[in-house]
Amino acid sequence: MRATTSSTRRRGRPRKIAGPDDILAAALRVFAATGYSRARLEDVAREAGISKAALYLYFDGKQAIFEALVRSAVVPNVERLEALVAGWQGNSADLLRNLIQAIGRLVIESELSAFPKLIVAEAANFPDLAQFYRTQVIERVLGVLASIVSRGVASGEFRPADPALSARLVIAPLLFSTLWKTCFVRDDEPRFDPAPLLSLHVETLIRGLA
Amino acid sequence: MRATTSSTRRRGRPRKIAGPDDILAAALRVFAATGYSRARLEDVAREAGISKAALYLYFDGKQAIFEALVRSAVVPNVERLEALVAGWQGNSADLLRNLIQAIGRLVIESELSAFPKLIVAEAANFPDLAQFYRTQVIERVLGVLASIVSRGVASGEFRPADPALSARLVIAPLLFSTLWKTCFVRDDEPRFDPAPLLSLHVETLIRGLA
Amino acid sequence: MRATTSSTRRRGRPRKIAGPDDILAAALRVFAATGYSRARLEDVAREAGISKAALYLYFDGKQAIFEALVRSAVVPNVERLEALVAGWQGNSADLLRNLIQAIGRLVIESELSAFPKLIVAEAANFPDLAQFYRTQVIERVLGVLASIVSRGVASGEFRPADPALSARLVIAPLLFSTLWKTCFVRDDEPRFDPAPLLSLHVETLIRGLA
Amino acid sequence: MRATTSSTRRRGRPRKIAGPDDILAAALRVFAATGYSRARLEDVAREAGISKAALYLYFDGKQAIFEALVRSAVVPNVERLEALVAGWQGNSADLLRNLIQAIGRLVIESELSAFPKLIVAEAANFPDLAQFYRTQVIERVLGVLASIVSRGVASGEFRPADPALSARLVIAPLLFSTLWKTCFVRDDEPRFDPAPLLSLHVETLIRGLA
DNA sequence: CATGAATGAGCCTTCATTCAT
DNA sequence: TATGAATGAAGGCTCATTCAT
Repeated sequence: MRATTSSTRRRGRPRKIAGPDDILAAALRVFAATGYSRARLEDVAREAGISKAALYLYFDGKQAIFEALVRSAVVPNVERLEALVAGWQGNSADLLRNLIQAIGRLVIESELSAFPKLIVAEAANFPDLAQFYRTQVIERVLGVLASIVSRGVASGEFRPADPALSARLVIAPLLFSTLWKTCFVRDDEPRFDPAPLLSLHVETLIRGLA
Repeated sequence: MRATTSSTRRRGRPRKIAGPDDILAAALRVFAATGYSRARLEDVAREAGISKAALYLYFDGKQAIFEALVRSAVVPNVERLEALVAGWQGNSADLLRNLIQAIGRLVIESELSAFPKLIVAEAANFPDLAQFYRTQVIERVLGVLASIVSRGVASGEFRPADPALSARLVIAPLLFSTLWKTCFVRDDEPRFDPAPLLSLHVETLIRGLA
Repeated sequence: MRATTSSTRRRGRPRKIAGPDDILAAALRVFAATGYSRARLEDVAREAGISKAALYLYFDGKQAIFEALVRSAVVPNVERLEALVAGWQGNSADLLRNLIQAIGRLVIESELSAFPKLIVAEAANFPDLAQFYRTQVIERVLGVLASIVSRGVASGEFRPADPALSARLVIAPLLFSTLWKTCFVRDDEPRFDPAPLLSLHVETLIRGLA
Repeated sequence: MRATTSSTRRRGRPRKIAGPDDILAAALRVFAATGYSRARLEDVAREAGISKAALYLYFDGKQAIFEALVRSAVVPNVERLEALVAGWQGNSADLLRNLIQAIGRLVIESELSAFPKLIVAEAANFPDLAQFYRTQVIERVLGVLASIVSRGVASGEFRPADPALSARLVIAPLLFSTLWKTCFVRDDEPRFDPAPLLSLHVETLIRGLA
């Protein structure tokens, strides 16, 4: 891999020409639209406003672009979630409510909603990437959630329950929602609103854990 | 589409040559391994023990094979679930326990576990198929689950809750488990066992709904 | 080549099953419709009411069918033309008029109108067949026509002119007409009527030769 | 269709690499040799000195190459004929003599002699192209010829005769000659010389029309 | 005689990747 | 740094031909 996301060469001037970040942004759009295999580098290039060959100035190829995309776009958000939890003062149930909303905004409503679909689709073809995503994204998020459950159990808010497993119960409906939105909602349908489902989820879960 | 799954011409003799069913079985294996796009028809043919050209005796092409696979392999199991619910005598909580176990066996432990990944991966490329899967599989399963919730609410077992949304909460951890198993579990890891998660899920859910 | 046109096995019973003649008739229709290369043996078989494999009971393959078709369908008509001329009693101009009409009926209005197009299209791929057609069809017809011109010159009806070349002038408009009909007349146009052109042709020609 | 024949980007330097024009020239040779269906794009590419894939930089596929070939190579010559007639000063008979010679050079002796065979062969498979050829080539040439006949009739050189039909009589021997040359003349024969036939044709025709 | 089933060879087309400029 | 041009490799699909029954 030749490039990191942090573009190395801005000199204060307003950027005109496309750098690695623009390429990754373009790649996200194109990959999200058709999946990795059917995505054509030509489209990524056009979307980024550069030539196909120029992609190779920044990345080693299609696969490298995909990997860089995943590595760069997701981890910062995980860190943000970890920070949110680390700084939390209130009770565990409220934290859980907050976190589920936060993850929901990220994974269902933002541009990042394309990732779960993409990762799932290409996991078999990119084992390394899948493991990266598992350890750096999924397991870290699960870890955060498990810590909340642990805290709630310790404080007596929740009944004793395996925190690792409970964490999985927390994110499952979020995964469901994002895949539902990115795979099954037709264009002619009213915009998918995950809020009611997430509300019911968090309340049922808190009640179930209580 | 040229072929239905039920081959019409067996005469009691043990079939040696590969028919549509064998092709679909082979296709399931190959598609599950690499995804639709990277799957090569040549591999499907070899796996089925026939020539590439012979595939075209039964199906109109790669896409048709994929569609036939989805259409033929999943719906019967949906019907089995519907039948299970229709004939149920006991209380709703037990039915829910049973159903979750049944779906788990199907979608996590059987060969069918490849489908969620495949469908998710190819939804954008096969909108019709995605809609077929949504209406004929997902929504029917959700409908079954919603009816159970409704029944439980009516009988006083469960507190009032939107059945349609609740149904989504029921399957979400099942979806999570399948995708976890098919995408992220490494070969060198101990065999993935969904049972603990599903146990916790069903008990927490029932408690949350109570 | 394994079969001749004359079917060998009729025993007086009304024929039900398709023999070589039926195959050639079917082949003529199919070849005429799409040309040799795009014609599929499967269509020939269906058109003949037999299986694809059965074609090989009578012919050695696609090429052989095409060759048999050409060899069988055209030569008899050449012989008929030769007979017409051999038995002619009247003057040369009338004979020419008659012959042009006769050839016109054959080559423009009958099923045989497909041949010129087919032969022209495939001449490069079937050099032997092209030579066969040249010597057994074209040159024999040219010979007949040349003999008429010779006779007319000898009798003083026509001015001295190279009979071989003149013969080519005689058939050229017939070739034009058949190709026009089989290649350029659209289906939505009124049926192509070659009569006016042929009338003008023969009168102009006779006047030109006089 | 993606390319026009007139390449837009020469900068005075001697062109080394093959452009659309070279491809069409190569395609003409290959198609002329084996006909459209049997022609392999690989041969066209090799003949043009480029790779198979490079063909797709300029054309959308085999069919597009064929269509571009027909559209680009023939029409300009039709326009040249029309100009010849428009500027003619002498009598109609001489014009006719000149025009037949000109068409003969084009259609029998130049590289274009392959077109009639090709068009005839593929008319059924390319109805649009056949109609294009009919309206843009054949009918325009026939129109030119008909105008000459009309002029001759008006001036009293020719007896009254349907100009449209007469025009067909004019080109018929030219068509015959081309097809004879491209389909039936063997390589081991002396070079086909159309001159005697065309001489006889034009003199006989003029005499017949007089 | 007849066929359903099967196949091998061939070709068009796509696209990630390279390279001279 | 940037690109237009070019390509090699790969895969889906077709169809004439064969063969066991």
